Amino acid sequence: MTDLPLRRIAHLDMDAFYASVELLRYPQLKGLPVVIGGGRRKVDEDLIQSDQGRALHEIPVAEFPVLRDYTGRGVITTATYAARQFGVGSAMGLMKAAQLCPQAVLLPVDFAQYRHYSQRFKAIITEIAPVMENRGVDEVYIDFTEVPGGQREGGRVLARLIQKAIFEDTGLTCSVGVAPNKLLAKMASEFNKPNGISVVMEEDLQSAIWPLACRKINGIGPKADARLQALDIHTIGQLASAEPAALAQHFGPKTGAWLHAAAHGRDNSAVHTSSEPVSMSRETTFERDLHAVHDRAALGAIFTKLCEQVAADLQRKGYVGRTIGVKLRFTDFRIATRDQTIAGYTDQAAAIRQAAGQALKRAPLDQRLRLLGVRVGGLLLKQDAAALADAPAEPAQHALFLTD
DNA sequence: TCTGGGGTCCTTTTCCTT
DNA sequence: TCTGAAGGAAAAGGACCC
Repeated sequence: MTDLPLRRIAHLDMDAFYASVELLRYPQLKGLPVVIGGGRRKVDEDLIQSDQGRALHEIPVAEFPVLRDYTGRGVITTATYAARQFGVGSAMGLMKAAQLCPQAVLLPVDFAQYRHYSQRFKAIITEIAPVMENRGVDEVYIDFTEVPGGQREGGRVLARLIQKAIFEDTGLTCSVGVAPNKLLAKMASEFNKPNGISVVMEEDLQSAIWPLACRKINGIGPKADARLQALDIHTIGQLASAEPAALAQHFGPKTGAWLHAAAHGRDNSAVHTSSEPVSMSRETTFERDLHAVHDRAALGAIFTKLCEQVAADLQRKGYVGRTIGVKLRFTDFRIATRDQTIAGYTDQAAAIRQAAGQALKRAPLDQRLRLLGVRVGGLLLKQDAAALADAPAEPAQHALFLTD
């Protein structure tokens, strides 16, 4: 016998996070079809208008903006269950959703609110279990292994404690999966939604995981799934029994090996408690498609604004970067990107605009555009970049001499 | 009638240098 | 001067995720 603790990793996923946060603010919308999306539209102002002198929960349902009155581009970010019954759902165009459910309440995406609740529930978790990895606004991985009580009932007791603490503080529910690693924990958290817990042990692999569709593996998207289907591989069990050599043949050595390991429930990646950003970007879809020549002025203004926004983001967060890129989406939805690496690190709008302009010159501009984006990569914390600049120069001049 | 925005990571291609 | 191999960095594209 050994008294080494079993590796116990939890994946925690907030239930219908955006919609649940909105219903905390607007409980009068409970049970009604509500969609969230549409971007920076007038809906914000409409709601703020009707706020005057009243608490949010006192706004009559009749005063909320509805899909029927919406015009313009945009997609649904999320929809309540009541709205889904009309056939509307995530990623659907708002104009199409308006046909299916014109009476649905349309709320703007309010990231500031979601971030606020995100920070709250994550703070509660780290008080209980400090080793936590961020996986976006509504998901985390938590390492239970060394937490007192983290082994009891395979992690179920600690998961229940965390669920309870989050609900008592925020009124929000979540689903938790606990397993030997992140890969399995992520799948487990989907087993028992909403407000559920499921515990997967190593020996449950064949019974709990192998019957699932390959698509349930985090990292197998629609493309990889289609290729697996073409090989007559539909379930994780079938993937597990596929020849590793054949997988490597079809998907390349790295992806092939990963697929094989994943199907066998193997994943030894760590729970990372911190991470540095690699790039920051801003992009926007236009109200109508624009042409580089015909709409030059409008496009130029948008381009400059995007550069200023990225620069502001960099400065606010204290980063500089040196790989500047542009992204174009054409009318037919094809995407082109062009990068330009500059000599020094920057967080200045003018320098970004200059380099992005160089990159843009190399892009095909004969077709109308529906989206333009600006990205800064190769990021470094500003203080680290400054230290780099202060350091004695690399022996680059010597190298230059020698090769002369 | 449509199809957002902000990321990460990986693979392939291209270019430059030795 | 040409040619090819090899390797690295940058560029481009694509898949995936929330």
